[in-house]
Amino acid sequence: MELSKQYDPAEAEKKHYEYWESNGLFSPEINGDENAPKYSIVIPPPNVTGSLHMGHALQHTLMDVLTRRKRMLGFRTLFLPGIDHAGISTQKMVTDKLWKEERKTPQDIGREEFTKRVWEWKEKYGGTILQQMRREGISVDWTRERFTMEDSLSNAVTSVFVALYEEGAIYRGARIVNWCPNDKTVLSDLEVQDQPKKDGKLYYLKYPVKGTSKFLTVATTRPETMLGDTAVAVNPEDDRFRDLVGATVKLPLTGREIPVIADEYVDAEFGTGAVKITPAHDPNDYELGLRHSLPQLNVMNDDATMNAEAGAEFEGLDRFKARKLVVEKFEELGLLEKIDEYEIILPVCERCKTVIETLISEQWWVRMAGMRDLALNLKNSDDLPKFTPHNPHTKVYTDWLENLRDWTISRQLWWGHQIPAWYDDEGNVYVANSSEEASEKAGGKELVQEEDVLDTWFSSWIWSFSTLGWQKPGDLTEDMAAFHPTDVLITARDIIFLWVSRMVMSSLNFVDERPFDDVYITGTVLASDGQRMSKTKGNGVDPLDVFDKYGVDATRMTLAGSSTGMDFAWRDEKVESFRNFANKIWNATRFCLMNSEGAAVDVASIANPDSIADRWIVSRLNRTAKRVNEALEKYAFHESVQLLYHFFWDDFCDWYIELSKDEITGGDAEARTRILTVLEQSLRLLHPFMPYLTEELWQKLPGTGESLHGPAYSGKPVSISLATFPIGEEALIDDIAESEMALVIDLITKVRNIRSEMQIKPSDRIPLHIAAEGATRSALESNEAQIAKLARASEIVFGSELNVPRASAKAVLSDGSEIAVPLEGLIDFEKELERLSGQIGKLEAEEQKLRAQLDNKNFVERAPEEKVSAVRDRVGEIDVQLAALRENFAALDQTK
RNA sequence: GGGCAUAUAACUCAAUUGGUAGAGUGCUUCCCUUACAAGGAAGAGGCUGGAGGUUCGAGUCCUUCUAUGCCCA
Repeated sequence: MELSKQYDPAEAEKKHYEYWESNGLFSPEINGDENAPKYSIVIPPPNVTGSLHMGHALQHTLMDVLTRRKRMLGFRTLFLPGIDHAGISTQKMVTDKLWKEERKTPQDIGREEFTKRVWEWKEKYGGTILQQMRREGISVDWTRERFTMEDSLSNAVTSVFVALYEEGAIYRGARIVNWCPNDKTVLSDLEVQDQPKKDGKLYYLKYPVKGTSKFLTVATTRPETMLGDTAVAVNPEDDRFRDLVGATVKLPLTGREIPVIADEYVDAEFGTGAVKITPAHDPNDYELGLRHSLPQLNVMNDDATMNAEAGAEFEGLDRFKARKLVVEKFEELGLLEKIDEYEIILPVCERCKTVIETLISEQWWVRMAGMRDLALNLKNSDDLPKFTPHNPHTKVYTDWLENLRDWTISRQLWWGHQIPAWYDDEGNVYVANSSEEASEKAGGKELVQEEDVLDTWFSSWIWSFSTLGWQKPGDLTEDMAAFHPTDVLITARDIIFLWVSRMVMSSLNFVDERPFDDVYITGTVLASDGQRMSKTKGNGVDPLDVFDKYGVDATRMTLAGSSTGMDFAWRDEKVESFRNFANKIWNATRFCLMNSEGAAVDVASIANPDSIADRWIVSRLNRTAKRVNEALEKYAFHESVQLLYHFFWDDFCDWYIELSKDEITGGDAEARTRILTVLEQSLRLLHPFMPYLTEELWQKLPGTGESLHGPAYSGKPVSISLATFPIGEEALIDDIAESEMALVIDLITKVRNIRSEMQIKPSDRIPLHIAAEGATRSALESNEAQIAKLARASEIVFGSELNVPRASAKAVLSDGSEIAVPLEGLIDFEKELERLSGQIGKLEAEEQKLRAQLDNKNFVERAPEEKVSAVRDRVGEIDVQLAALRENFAALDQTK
């Protein structure tokens, strides 16, 4: 079988996903063992409107690595995919389309028709991200794909709403809220972002004090809201205004008279120390207004234009135009004291970036206190989901819970779960699971359903169990019983509050258990300039472009390999290095296949390795396997990637293939079998990270097939994803073989160093003398042929002592064994002296440091025995090497 | 304003419970050796942001300063 010289990822990616999916390899049912332990992850649902970004690719890769490993370990695994309906974004997208294509607004076509259009849109375009997820190669069970708006999940949403309402945790009320004038809906605090605006202004407005000729100057960043002022407040401790408290000011432009009040909330240092109070348009003023029973005067419409309350001159004006006009009027009246430059923080809509208006509005709320306490009570028990990295996320999470406020769940949209509340003509509310049930509750009265829908997060927060078939309190579906709580949630930092904490609360409340055992919070993938990726900056990297350019597997390795929990900057060079790695694996396999005649993968062939090189590679393989498993158990993705990379490239390719090349190409069937077997196990270890490449190659190896499947997967379609994951056998980890091989490697490297420094042509073979005793000698002797080949030696002479001409280049192995390359006629004395003195210098510097430690009585007395003896041993080693090197130096110096 | 994190080689990042710093990329030199030039071989390169402290010993722990980033208000 002949492979092409280079790996082409696109080819492998094309064929295998289809095979995996159509054969149901990723359904838990593929596992034939009834008693198998389970492993489950539900995917954080991407928006139906979304397309794959680097954050998804990162999270999905990590989840898939975990899932694939567990599947290979014989767990009954479920990695459940799905998407959410993304209320605002989707509605906006369809609204825009409607306008563009038909010049119609949603109101023009009505709610029912509009909703129909959204569903049509969803069917047509909503699958984009699902296809992109397939491209990622993630082993999700598509037969269990979920969507927050589908019937089962909608039922769950309704029943949760009803249950909360019935226990008094949901209420309706007018309060100050964040309002997006563009989307014309309320937003929760978490959907609002703070955006600094450097060129903001602070306006100083003079309000005449009634019955005097004095003025009270207030400072404000939002002059237009003065039309809704119902008081001016000062700090009670502020002497400047003490006599004005209780006075009345005449509010310019409106003629209204409003009181001057005292409240500790007022910061005497800010502005003039006097603050205008607009309870209907500012959250702080709202609270203050409640304390002082101030009227709430709403001066704006829901599109942020001024309403009739603002006065005839202003009615209908946009808030920013109104601001301009108010300032002009004040100026005309001589009431504008000054305008300062002032950096302000603008609250903007997370999605459309429109400046948020705070106003008073009637909305539905969830009272969080009860559920918050459920979640907080976990804090001191083992039931608290374990965060990785532990710090700072656990603290962020619990701190936030402690200060939790009520949640605005209604949204003024048509796309979403319509709130299951009905009104009769007297305004009485009936909350029920269906209109029939409501009607029954209302005694048959004519009812109208609440128009608002629920916040999308209201369906996401029950995602861990609604996706498993739960539809109402008490439900215990088979999937619930088998897979809930899920094992781990992997998500980004920015939705710890929006989603993670709410999931914990809802799960504790409705199914009496936490939603997941662990939470892994990924770092953020930054642009190569270290900044956050953003559309406006245009520094984003599209994972699909990266897939095209470097392959999915290389991208996955990059993401997993960068995942320490810290943020990291994206580097194309990094993917390139993993693309090269993929190519290396391809070519190593190519070599093995080119020389595979008469051989086939056979575990028995490496069960009792004989030669040092075989014992060594088997030990390295098993040690790597063990460490990779340990690393993944603690979510140390980066570490596992490093281990695999270096094992495969350094140990397997650079040394094992080279050491055994002659045997392999010479037709030694046993050697061929061994190398195939080591390769095959390596592919299995790599498979969770590089599923396409490993499947492609594994299928080609002679001797692979269903027989390598784990017992739970016997008789199932052949795939490396059902082969057992090596866990690393302790009995095959061989410290002696590893240290003996280290000597062989050390020797070859040192000879190569001599060759390189002496500028000996690669084609020139050189004689090599080795002075070694005991185990070292026998280790080196047993690898004589390999050493000769890799060091390009014409002959090797072993002895107890070196017996070579002075004109030789020499080196000392770490155990004091000496090697020499006689270079009669070739040697450049100056160069060799320089080389030797360089090595001597290095060793001397190291020894000096170590000696200083040993000279320190405190170190010798107080440090642990093994640390002290380690230093002593090392000094011993260095002494032996130094003695030899110095002797060589002196001899050579004389010769010269 | 409060909280958290980060600062290590030219760049991007690692470093188990404190034991004397590693990788990838880049760089230098050599090599198209029949798996791979997306490759092979050999190298150079770091008083771990500054200052103090604890310790026999600090990249790691403590204090403080500086810079950057994130979250909350």
